[in-house]
Amino acid sequence: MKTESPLDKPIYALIRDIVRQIPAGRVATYGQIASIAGKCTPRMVGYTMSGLPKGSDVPWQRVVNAAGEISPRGNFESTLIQRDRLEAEGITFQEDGSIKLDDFLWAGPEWGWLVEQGLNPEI
DNA sequence: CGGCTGACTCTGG
DNA sequence: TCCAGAGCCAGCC
Repeated sequence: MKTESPLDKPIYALIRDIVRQIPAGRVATYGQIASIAGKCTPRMVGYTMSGLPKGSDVPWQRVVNAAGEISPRGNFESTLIQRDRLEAEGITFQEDGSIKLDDFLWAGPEWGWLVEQGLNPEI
């Protein structure tokens, strides 16, 4: 049989593929990515982001927490870089330092893409 | 094969 | 409205 199941490769690879679908000028939340991936937790997404190699082609800066804020982490510099990149893409921050998700939240990948990946489009 | 390590989210008081 | 606690999974030594 074919082996196109997303489970065929490491879950981290799948998560990275999904993040790559996020267009510039939009953001997605950890929970949203987890939901798209299927059986996956928001933490897993965060773990994946932390493990990305420097210079990765994955637009990790477009992934924020459920409050629309840049999640705190050990490397403060990367936090600043993240905000800088997002502003460069046209995303604006409110006074409290969060992003207005009503305006910038990604609608999710297209139905066809999900099917290609062997994911459940109903999400 | 056991243990360690990570960039989250939700619920209740 | 704010804070604390619980749930949770894969990779890599």
